[in-house]
Amino acid sequence: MSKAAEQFDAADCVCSVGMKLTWDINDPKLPQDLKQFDAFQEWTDGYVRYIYSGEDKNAQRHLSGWAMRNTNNHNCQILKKSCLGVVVCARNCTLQDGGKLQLRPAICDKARQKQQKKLCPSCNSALELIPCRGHSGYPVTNFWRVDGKSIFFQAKGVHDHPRPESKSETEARRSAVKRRMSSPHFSQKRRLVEPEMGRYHDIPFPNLHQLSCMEGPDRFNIIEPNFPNFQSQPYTTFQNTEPYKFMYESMGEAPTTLQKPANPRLYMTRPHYEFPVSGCLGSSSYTTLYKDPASPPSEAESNKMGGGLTGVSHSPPTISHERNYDPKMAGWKPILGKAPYSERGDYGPLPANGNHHYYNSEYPCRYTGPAPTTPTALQTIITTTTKVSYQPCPKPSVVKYGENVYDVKGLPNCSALLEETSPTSYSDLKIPEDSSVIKSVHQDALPAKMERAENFDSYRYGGYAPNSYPDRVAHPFRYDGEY
DNA sequence: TCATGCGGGGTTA
DNA sequence: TAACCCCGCATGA
Repeated sequence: MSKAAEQFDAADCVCSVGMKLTWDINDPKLPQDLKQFDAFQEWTDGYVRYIYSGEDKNAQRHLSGWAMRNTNNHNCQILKKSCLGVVVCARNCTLQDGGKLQLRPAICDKARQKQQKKLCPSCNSALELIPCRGHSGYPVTNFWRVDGKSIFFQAKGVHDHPRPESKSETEARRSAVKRRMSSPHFSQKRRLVEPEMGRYHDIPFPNLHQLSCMEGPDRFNIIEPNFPNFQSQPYTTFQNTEPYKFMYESMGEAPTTLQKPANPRLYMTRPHYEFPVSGCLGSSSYTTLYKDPASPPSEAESNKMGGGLTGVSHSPPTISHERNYDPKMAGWKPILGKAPYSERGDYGPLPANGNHHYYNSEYPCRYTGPAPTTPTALQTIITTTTKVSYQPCPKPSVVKYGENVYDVKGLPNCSALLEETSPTSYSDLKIPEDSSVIKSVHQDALPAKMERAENFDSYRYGGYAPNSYPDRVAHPFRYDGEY
């Protein structure tokens, strides 16, 4: 096997162990005695399956970057979790660094309700929970099952919202806040600024540091400055910590690098969804919604977006549940006139016909991430385009490895991998014929999600040349990687 | 205080 | 009946 092929094999996002094999979390018999396991995936998305080692701590804890809460499926064997979505600024304001507030929803219901009463650290408006409806109008679900020495993971649905903070980020932030709160330095500052607290609302453009220092513990608790998880900086939340450094420093916390690069994200000129070519592209192959880095928001746009640190208005915080933001503003556009939601229970499952609150015909997804404004955003561009089709998985034209995409002609395809790694002890295991992997993906994905493509000629995979939207459409398969 | 897992129970197709 | 979801409770960090 060539070096390239070895790397290809090693890439868990290309042909994960879980996706090489055909199994379902509900199968009475799952693959056994696996010699190879998937590396833990923090940011799974799409209809994917992984098989982790039973000794994998993250898998044991059923961790996920997404905020997943336990959902009862009345099956003790299988742990089911559903995605809570993401907490954002109700005004969709832009943070100082151009990012958006994307907090991790608290898992605990009560904590989440409290969380939603807090205010945006940037513009002081309310926070809003965007529920996940990536699975037929229901939250994306993750299934965990321990079987033998393996931990089986299966995800259903494609997250239709930005990533929240990862758990580690949230924990780090909380501990940083605690440290900050208990530090003598903070107490001293607090004493100094407390007499000024009454003037808070007169401060034209409070930044996080000011808020943190001026508002005391309670306020701190309310604000909990977010470490933005920029869609514009996919999968590198902390790769470039400089923009957020002040936040950490204001809390006595050095920038962390807690979030390991998980899934590469792809830039889009227009937000749209991709389905993972499971087994071939794996969970890393989807994208949420990224605007083209080449088209950052104009000054006017930034201001229109609700201010943020550079343009906070003094009008009282307003929560518009009827908002109908212009998509061009990287905003939100509910299709239905109905208030989008407030919390789980305020909305019912959406019909699968795509009347998603945040969908519209032009933007298949309800969330349009902020246009990247930092140069670093350009560093994580992935130049791939893979068109979704029912082509067999074993012979993908393009696979993604890391942040690059490779034409795998000449490389071992999934079939070869299967042949090499198929367990013998799992007699019931079905080896994909015409890519059961893909089949399984679409069996799951299509019924509910076809509507997303209604006005978006097709689901496309992969990234593109960052500055060339026509390219992205015209060349769905392209070799853009380089060894 | 909150994350996590379990389990009862309601709703819908 | 199955497959969803919501909710409350217990537990542990």
